[in-house]
Amino acid sequence: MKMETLDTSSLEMFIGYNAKRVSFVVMNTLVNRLHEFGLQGPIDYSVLNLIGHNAGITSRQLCSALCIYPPNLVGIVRGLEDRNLLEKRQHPTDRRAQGLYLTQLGFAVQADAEQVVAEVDVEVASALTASERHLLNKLLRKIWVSDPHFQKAG
Amino acid sequence: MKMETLDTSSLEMFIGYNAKRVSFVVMNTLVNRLHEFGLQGPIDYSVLNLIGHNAGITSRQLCSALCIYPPNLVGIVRGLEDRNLLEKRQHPTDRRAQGLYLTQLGFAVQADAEQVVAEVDVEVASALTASERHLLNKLLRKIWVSDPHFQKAG
DNA sequence: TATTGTTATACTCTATAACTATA
DNA sequence: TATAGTTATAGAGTATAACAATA
Repeated sequence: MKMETLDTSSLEMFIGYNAKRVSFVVMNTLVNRLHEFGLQGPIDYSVLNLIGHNAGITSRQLCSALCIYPPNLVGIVRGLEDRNLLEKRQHPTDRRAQGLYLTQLGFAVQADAEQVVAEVDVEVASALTASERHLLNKLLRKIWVSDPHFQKAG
Repeated sequence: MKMETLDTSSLEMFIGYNAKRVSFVVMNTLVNRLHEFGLQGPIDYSVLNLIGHNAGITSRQLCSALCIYPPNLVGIVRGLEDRNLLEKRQHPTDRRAQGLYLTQLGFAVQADAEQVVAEVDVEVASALTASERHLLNKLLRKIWVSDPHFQKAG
């Protein structure tokens, strides 16, 4: 097995490269671990999470918050609805929109999945102390919050 | 425009969510900025970078270092070869493999692109001080280096 | 005139199986 | 028997245009 050391130093100095690799590791792990809940992956979970914490949220708001295009959310919401994890109700003021709500089953799955997601987060970052993890989150958040494209997500 | 504040706090506490969003911002920015060099995106650049710093590297080594499957690298390498940025040469010891080398043009493009990539990195993280950026890179790197799946990449 | 949710569709990215030539 | 590079292809993710209903 060829094991010559490569020089990757001029990639590892970039936040983009390092963030992408961390994202890759976490997302792959989550896809595996969320499977037991019938969730396809991190996006399914994020949708459940946001609806759970924001009862009556609309599809459009989910799209803004998760940086995905409306047509791509349709199938995700339909899948969760088919599995009886969420339901659509009439929006109180806007008849175009629909409020999204978790079902009882949806709340249960969300709570269980949240445990696993939290576990994975600690597990994947096991090389870091708790305070390092918090610091890391603070630094990362500073970056995407300051992004000029992020002004619409409410 | 509906601008009610959403509760996203229980997503923002996760490294996966924050790393994904930062990755999203940086990658999108890079796609735009690398276009002027005829590079399709960050992967094209990473390939140029690694070949530039590791003359004679093989496709297989690139795949390990960048976490991509061999079939998906074929088109990328061919594209860069067609644009006269790299060339394949006979491997010194293994007749199955091919060593990859930058052309003179490849070196020039790599150097110019590296400037832009470095600029984007600072630009995107403008909310952070230089020492915060270094710390962020250190913390992120600690995570993906400790990933059990990362043992093969040389 | 603009926005919500939707369909249809194209495009890209990612992943698997299988082949050849070498080791 | 295993590996490097490749082809073909399947599958998942991402993006755009256009429409009906409503604001």
